[in-house]
Amino acid sequence: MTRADVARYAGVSTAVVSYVLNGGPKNVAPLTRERVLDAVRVLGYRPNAAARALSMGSADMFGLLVHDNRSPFFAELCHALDQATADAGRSLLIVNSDRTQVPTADQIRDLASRQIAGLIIADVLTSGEQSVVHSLGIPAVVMGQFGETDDLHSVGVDFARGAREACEHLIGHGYRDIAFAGSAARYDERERGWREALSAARLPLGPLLHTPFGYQGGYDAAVELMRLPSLPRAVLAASDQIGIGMLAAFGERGVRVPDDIAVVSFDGTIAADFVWPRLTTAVQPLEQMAEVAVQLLTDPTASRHHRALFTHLRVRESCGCAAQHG
Amino acid sequence: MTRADVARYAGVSTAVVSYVLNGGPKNVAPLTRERVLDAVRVLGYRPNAAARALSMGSADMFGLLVHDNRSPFFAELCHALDQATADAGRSLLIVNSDRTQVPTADQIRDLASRQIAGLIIADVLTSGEQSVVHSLGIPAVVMGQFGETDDLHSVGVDFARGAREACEHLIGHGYRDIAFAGSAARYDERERGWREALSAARLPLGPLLHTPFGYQGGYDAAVELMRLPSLPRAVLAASDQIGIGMLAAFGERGVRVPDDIAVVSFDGTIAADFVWPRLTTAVQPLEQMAEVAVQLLTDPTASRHHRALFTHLRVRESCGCAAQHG
DNA sequence: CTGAAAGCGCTTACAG
DNA sequence: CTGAAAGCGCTTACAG
Repeated sequence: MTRADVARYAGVSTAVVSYVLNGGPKNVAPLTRERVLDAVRVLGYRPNAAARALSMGSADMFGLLVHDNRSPFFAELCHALDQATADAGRSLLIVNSDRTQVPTADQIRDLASRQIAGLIIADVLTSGEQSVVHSLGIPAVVMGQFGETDDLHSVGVDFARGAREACEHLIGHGYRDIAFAGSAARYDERERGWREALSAARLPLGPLLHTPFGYQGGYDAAVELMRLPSLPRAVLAASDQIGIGMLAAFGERGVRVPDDIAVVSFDGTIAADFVWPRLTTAVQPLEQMAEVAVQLLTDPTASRHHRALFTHLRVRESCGCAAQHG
Repeated sequence: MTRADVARYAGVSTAVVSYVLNGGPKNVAPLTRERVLDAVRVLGYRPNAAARALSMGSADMFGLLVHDNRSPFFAELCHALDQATADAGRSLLIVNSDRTQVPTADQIRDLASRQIAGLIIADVLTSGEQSVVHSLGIPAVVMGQFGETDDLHSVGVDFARGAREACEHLIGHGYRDIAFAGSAARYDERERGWREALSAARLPLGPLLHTPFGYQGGYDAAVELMRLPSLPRAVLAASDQIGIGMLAAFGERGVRVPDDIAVVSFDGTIAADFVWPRLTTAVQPLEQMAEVAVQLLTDPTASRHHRALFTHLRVRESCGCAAQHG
């Protein structure tokens, strides 16, 4: 049941049991090691993580602060992070920050009091909350944001480039009136990519819609678009959820996609493949992002610059490309 | 920084600090309590959860074993559980069981070694895995299954009743050829509800499709349906994901919903409201289920019977009812 | 290569 | 009502 039992069974001290179980900090004679391992097996011993955490001053857990784990992109991010942390022998303490009654700073402090070894932030933090993270001295990595965050680690995607590619694809279809639907919360790099692609093609800016992320935001944005004197020929949505919400609104009013208006979105979530028409979307490499995040948290020597990975455009039917099954 | 610091600052022993912070097991004089609380405030003290867990033999965390947190229903369940556990002053350790390399039994043991105070199982366990849970002696509650599980707590929904209501609604539309698409993994109570509703209405059983849960399963089932000599007039899907996958397949082949075939599904996830046509669906009361689960885990005297809550049918357009905005 | 022992920061019987 | 002290199960300098 405890390390002492294993030690007794193997006829060694508890220190030796620790040495073999942790692979250090001291060497153990091969035969002794075998005896210990046998004892562990026979007794079905599992170390008490709380004791270890107390002794080490840090638990084998990462905290994940996410605004709302239900939105598909973040649900997939949680999943990828769960895999990556488990691969690193750690657990994930997930906390949603969308409860209005509880200040996020308190949630961060609570996580810290649980001795997490690192904090993954899939959310946007106020500067006050960021300084809490700093003051607590927890290694932290920000995921999915647009660039450097203070001097925390960060990993994301080249949003501008991804959006540019998506927009160029739309331009390649011959569309000239291309709208953008994204969030106004902060300056959106995707919006910049859209602008760049259009101006590079000497095309005028299409309608610009600022709307919340999420299905409803997309729905509302599409309604907005349909109120315009003339419907743009295509729209770039800043997230799959916005894209799906738009599809719903268009479907409801009998506007055909991609015939009346083409749609391309961003994220590459699973759901984008199971709407009709299927969404062409800029896929974020989630597994890779998760691995980088965990590795940054694990490696104390990692330098603190922003890591931007590349999206790749997954072409399906919503942009007007011919149906491709699968 | 530690309890000793607080004690020194307040001029009391560490025991007293514990008494006031934990509200027991001993009383503390009002003035002393105030001094301690002040010290805590001034010093910004937060108890070390690892030390507490070691001392108490149990951490203030619940483990959540879920097959795949990405599927919308389970994503929403995770979210509800996060709220409910946080309300109870606890944290949630989420573990996905869908990694083929790692035996679920090991994941359960790992959770146990982290001293979780209880285990929430949103997954189907083999009997071997169940006996692991038993042998570890962790309080556990099974969520979303069809009935009693061994002698663990369980909370779910009256699936048969929910499906019956959904099917009756379809019958109320005058449809007589009603299919069912659900999983064959185990006997599905929803399938039973479908059978019951049809036989109560003296209607013949429509096509019965066994398909995996998830979008792809729905897509495949719909393709299957369209291969039949004649398309059934309506279909009851065992989950929103199946329903959405069917919508995609129907949309792709130009089959109109609800005109050619009506669809009703199960779960009441957010996405069901943002497809076109919007899905009529039997909504599971997730928040309530989560609260019950946490309460069962928190109350050692709770009796071990299955709690079945009721779904309610959310009527939208996919069944053929007139469009109702919002 | 191995062991005796201190220490991590809590909780809680046991005295007073 | 308050305090001194043992104990929870680990880790790891320190001796040998």
